Amino acid sequence: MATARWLTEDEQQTWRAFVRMTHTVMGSLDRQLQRDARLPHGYYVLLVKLSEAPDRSIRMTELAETLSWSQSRMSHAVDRLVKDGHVVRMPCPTDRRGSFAILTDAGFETLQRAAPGHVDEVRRTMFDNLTPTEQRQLRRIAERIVAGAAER
Amino acid sequence: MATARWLTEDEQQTWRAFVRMTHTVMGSLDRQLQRDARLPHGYYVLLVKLSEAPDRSIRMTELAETLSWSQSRMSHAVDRLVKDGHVVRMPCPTDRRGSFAILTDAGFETLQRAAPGHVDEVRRTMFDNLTPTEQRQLRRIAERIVAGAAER
DNA sequence: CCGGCGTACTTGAGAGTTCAACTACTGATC
DNA sequence: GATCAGTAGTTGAACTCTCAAGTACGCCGG
Repeated sequence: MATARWLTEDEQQTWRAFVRMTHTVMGSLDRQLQRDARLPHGYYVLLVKLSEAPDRSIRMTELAETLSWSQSRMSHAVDRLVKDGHVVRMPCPTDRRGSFAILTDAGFETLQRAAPGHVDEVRRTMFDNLTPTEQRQLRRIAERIVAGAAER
Repeated sequence: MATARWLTEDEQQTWRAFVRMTHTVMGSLDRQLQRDARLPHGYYVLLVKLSEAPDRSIRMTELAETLSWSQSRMSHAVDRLVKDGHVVRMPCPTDRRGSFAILTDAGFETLQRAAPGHVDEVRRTMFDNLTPTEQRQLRRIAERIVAGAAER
C-alpha cells in the first residue's frame, strides 16, 4: 500500500495542471449545456449515442456499457429523460427482462438545437487553444491513458 | 449561436478520447480515495491545501477561490469535514463575518494515510502510461487550455 | 450616526451519482 | 419440468454539487 515512488516536482505540476484543465473544460461544457439545453454533458452524450443507433434505440445494458455507466445510473438518467419527453422505454420483445431506450423526435430536436452551441464551446475551450501539433499530441496521450486503464 | 465550424473527424476523435481520458482518470481517483479514505477527490485536495497553509488554516473565501469552488460548495464541504472531525471552523477575530477552516490532527492523519495510495493511483493511471516527452507535452497543453479559459 | 451597498458566509431545495438491495426473467442442469 | 446461478433492470437512501435566497457584518457618504 505505502510507496516510495513520490511525485517529482515536475510531475506534481503536470498533475495539478491536468486536474485544473479537466475541471475547466468539463465545467464550461456542463454549464453551457445546462444553460442552453437543460442537460448535463453526460445526458447529451447519451442522446447522441441514441441518435447514432439504428432505429434510434439501444438496449439499456448496451448503452450503459458504451458510456461506462452503471446500470443504476443509466436507469435514473433514462427516468429523467423520459419525464422530459426526450426518450421512451420499450420492453424487449425477445427478452422480457430487457428494455430499449428510444430517442423521441422531441429528443432529437433538443439535440439538434444544442449541438451548435456545444461545438462552439468545445472549440473555444479546447481547440482554439491548441496548435494542430498539440492536438495530435493530446489525442495520442489520451488514447494511451485510456488504453492503459483498460488493460486491468 | 449557430455555427458552421463543425468538428473535423480528427477533432471529433480527439475530443472523444479526451472525454474518455478525463472520466477514466478522475473516476479511478475518486474510487480509490473513496475506498481508502472515504473522501471525494475534491475533499482530498481541500485537505491538502489546508495542510500546506500556515497554521493549517485558511479563510473560507480564500479557500474557495484557490480551488475555484463556490462559497456554497465550500460551506457544505466544510460542514461534512467538520462532522468527520477532519476540520474545525474558527471565527475570524478581525472580521466577524469571516471564518477560518483549520485542519485537525485527525484530518492530517487521514491525509497521511491516504497520500501514498493516492500517489500510486495517479502514477498508475497517468504517468506510467506516458513517456517523459508526452508528460511535458501534456503539461504544456493543460496550461494553455487553463490559460485560454482564464482570459475571459 | 445612519442608511445603503458590498462582502462573507450559510441554508435549503433540487438534481445527479453511487451503493446496496431487490424484482423479474433466462438458461443450463439434473 | 423443478432448481438455481446468472443477467437485466429498478428502487431508495445517502452524498455531493448547484442555484437562489437569506443572514450578518463591514464600510462609506451624507
